[in-house]
Amino acid sequence: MLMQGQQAFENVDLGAKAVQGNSLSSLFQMSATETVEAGKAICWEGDAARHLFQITEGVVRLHRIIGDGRRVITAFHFAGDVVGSFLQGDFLFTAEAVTDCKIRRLSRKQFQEEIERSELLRPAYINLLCRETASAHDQLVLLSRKNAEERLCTFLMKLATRDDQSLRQGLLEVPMSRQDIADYLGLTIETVSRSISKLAQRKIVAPDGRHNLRIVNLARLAQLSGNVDDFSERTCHRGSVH
Amino acid sequence: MLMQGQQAFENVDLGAKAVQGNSLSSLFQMSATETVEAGKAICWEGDAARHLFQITEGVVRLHRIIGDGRRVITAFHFAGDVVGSFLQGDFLFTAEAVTDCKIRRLSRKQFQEEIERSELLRPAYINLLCRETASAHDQLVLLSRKNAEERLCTFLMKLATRDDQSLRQGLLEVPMSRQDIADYLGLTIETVSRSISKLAQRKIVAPDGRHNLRIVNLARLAQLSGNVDDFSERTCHRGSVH
DNA sequence: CGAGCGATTGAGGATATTCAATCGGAGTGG
DNA sequence: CCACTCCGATTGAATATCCTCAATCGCTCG
Repeated sequence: MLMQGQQAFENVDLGAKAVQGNSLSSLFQMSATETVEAGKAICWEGDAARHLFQITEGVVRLHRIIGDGRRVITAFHFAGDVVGSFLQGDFLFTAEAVTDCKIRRLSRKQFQEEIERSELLRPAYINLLCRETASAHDQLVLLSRKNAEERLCTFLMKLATRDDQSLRQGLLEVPMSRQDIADYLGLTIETVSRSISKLAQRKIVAPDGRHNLRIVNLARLAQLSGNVDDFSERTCHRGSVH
Repeated sequence: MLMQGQQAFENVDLGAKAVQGNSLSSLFQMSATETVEAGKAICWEGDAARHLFQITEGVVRLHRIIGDGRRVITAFHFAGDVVGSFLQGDFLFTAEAVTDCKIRRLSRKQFQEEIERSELLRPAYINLLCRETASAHDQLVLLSRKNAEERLCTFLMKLATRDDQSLRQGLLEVPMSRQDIADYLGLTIETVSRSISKLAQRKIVAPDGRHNLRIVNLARLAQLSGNVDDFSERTCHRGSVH
């Protein structure tokens, strides 16, 4: 119903990704692979958006700074994702590598020409834009009406149900820092930390270093995310396209 | 820079709207006009999204219900706006008339065919999708990091700078209820009410009935919105396209 | 082994929520 | 025309959640 969580973090819907993501990927194949060290920026908010990027390896965060320096992370992106698809003039965010990354670059001009030319790429692109918007709306719901625990559980569920590799035998990799998570969820670092601790006390997750979490009770985590029937059947036997 | 507020409420950027909005409008010209009474629904979250709508007259709210009945309004739409552009399968929101409305309906199938056919409509559509995503991101920033006053001021500024008619001689029409505003801003009705009262005390606005506000000090309102340089030059002499 | 830094934990405080009472305009009936 | 009712909006008091400030922990890396 809600489709929440189905596209984790902006556009990671494997069902669709397998089709569209890959077809858009073909555009970037020709480009050279660049290496971006963890913490380094890929582009800056306010600059002319002359390029799009595809992430080949690693994790990227998009953020905006408001007024006095408050930071908002609007999205995380993972291997396979295209960054900047919805830009028209300037970059509306700063993109930074969370982990060491490999990326490919494509000029927006060329991207648009190719999209306009190919009857195959066009629907893939439109599909991507639609999923980005839908995901942004999911995040609106989270920020608007969920409490700290629900936010964190939603976040962890999305990470855990990305069918990359990320969840091997219940062990979830969380590459981003607590501060990143906080700025993504509209909380403070302390509240994130406390929420994780409480989940650990209740034996729903078990932290293992800063960047790993053992998901002990996935079903409970899904319940606590406040996403009703999402993360239930839907995400368990996915692959089916609606 | 930030482009926040430039497209008020999802896609109301008159600069672009004059161009793209109108060209997409042509698609709906053939459809019969339907009348929707204030408060009535136009479509329901979860239903198959077989149609798109264009609003000819009136104001529409889009909302989602989460879990126990918390409501989130993800967008308001006004005359000229297209509703449902980014849907792929089911409706991700319930759309309801805030005021008495006139709408036109178009099947998604036909919409997609026309878009695919016309080299003029396609960029207009893509442009719309991009602006919807950008607007959603503005709203993410608001919900993530702004306090009650900043949220309200941002909302009022967006209303006031829609170059519809809405602001005649400093008198701003606010067609939606306090509850609608609260659910859009991620606040409670009481907090919205109190925030308005405080702005009134400080002589920044002057309420005139439930649905009208005299904007006494627009510049101050802009400052308080927390959108830095937005709503400044940008929104004052708009019409220029970047 | 020590330094540094991210993360955790605790105490106190601020902002927004909740609960409750009152206000006041719009619509209705006498 | 006025009183009455209804319902959305306003206002107040108490509470809760999250934030801020501060101390400590404990990896990670030199």
